[in-house]
Amino acid sequence: MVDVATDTRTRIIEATRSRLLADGYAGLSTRKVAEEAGVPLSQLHYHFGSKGALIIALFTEENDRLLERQSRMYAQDKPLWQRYEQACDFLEDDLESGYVRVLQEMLAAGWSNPEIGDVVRDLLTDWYVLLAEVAREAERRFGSLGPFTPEEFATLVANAFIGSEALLLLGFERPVMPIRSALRRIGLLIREREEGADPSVGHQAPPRTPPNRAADGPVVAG
Amino acid sequence: MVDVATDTRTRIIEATRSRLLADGYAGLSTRKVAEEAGVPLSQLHYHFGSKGALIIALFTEENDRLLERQSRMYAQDKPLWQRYEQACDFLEDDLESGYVRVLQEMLAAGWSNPEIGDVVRDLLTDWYVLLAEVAREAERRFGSLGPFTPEEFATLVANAFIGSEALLLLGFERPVMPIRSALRRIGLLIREREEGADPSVGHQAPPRTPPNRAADGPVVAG
DNA sequence: TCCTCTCTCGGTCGGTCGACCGAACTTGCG
DNA sequence: CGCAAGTTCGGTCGACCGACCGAGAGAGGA
Repeated sequence: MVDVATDTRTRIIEATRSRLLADGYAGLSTRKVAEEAGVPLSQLHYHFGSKGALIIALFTEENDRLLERQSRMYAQDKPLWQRYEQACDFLEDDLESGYVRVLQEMLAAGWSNPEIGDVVRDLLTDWYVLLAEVAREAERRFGSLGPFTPEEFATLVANAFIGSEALLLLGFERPVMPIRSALRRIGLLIREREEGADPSVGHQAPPRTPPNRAADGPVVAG
Repeated sequence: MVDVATDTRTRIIEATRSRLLADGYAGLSTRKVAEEAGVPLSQLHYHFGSKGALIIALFTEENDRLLERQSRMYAQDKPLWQRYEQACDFLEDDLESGYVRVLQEMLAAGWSNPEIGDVVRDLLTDWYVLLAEVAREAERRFGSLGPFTPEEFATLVANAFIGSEALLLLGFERPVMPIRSALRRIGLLIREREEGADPSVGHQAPPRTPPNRAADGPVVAG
């Protein structure tokens, strides 16, 4: 395997990602990918065998990057609410980078394509296992999470993120539906628990404003 | 417009729905739809003009059915927690009927197709507006929803449902990720608030069991 | 040197796609 | 009856799809 200036295989993967962001999974074409990568069409099949294997290779690569960053983040020795806020910041980054779009396209493709479904299920399972462990740690450190088991709480937050991502990709505007601020508020909930503070006081807690007047940006972190 | 035994237009719509459930939006083909409907291919374009207009007609029909049932349900004079549980029951029905799949395919298609995106955004906005009103009523009747505005709480629950649906469609198995029981627990939270009961006592509250041993079915209602 | 393995290349296969056409059929009205 | 509008029909257009082919370039070892 010779490493050319920019490896052909890498260029194909990146072009696939680019076309996926532009046209979605439904509109993905091997010819457009080849054109964008600047390589002959036949190179796609030489390096990956098939269109399906190509897209799965892309998915796996995104997967690995996600897991690596994720475990690095949660290994930090910080208050839990700060780590949660960092997760919210990551969401903003990932929306901009196209990461979220790729994941959601994978997810949707998995409904019809069992092979893709298996890959995505593995990815999301790993993510859930990590979040559930964090939730268990939280319960150990500062008590019960209401009526929820740690696993249920982790599932709920994770799925709220998944759903929020899908809606943000659809272009829901800021004032209409307070998607971002709703997710950020969970961090506030965690912080109140963690610091044993009186919820009615709130540290630098933002005012609760109705969504038609509220800015739907980050409400806690800058 | 003559009404034949089964109207051609209706048969095409139903066939479109059927093929969408089988192949997903990415794999939807007008020829397969025509074959399933038992009509010539040209009928699709005569009645709907284009593939895009056909799929949007289907989406709109599902939309109308959803809104009708939704408003009927929330108009009931029942405790809020009972109405929430009914919403959870609807989720089970809609998963089985293919409703959820159609909605989620619409959602995903909207990421790439602006016209579809507009339709889906309108649908989901109506849904959110209704839920937000319910949340405002809840806050009026039994006080603050933690750090959340009613609109944020509604958004959070709605998005948790959207995300949960996507994952359930992907085939997440019951014991691995307690998706259903996590959603059901929210009803418990509402009930405790609504009845002013001590959370630690709980009415017929199910035991909190770790997810590897818990059945992930309905945890409150049968 | 020559042989082999890896990789690149242009070209083309059979098939499917959405869209469109003109002719024929049905229905209702005068 | 004759006419017109609404509907159904088989057939076909050009474009695009994923997959595959054999030739050949280039590097590295024997």
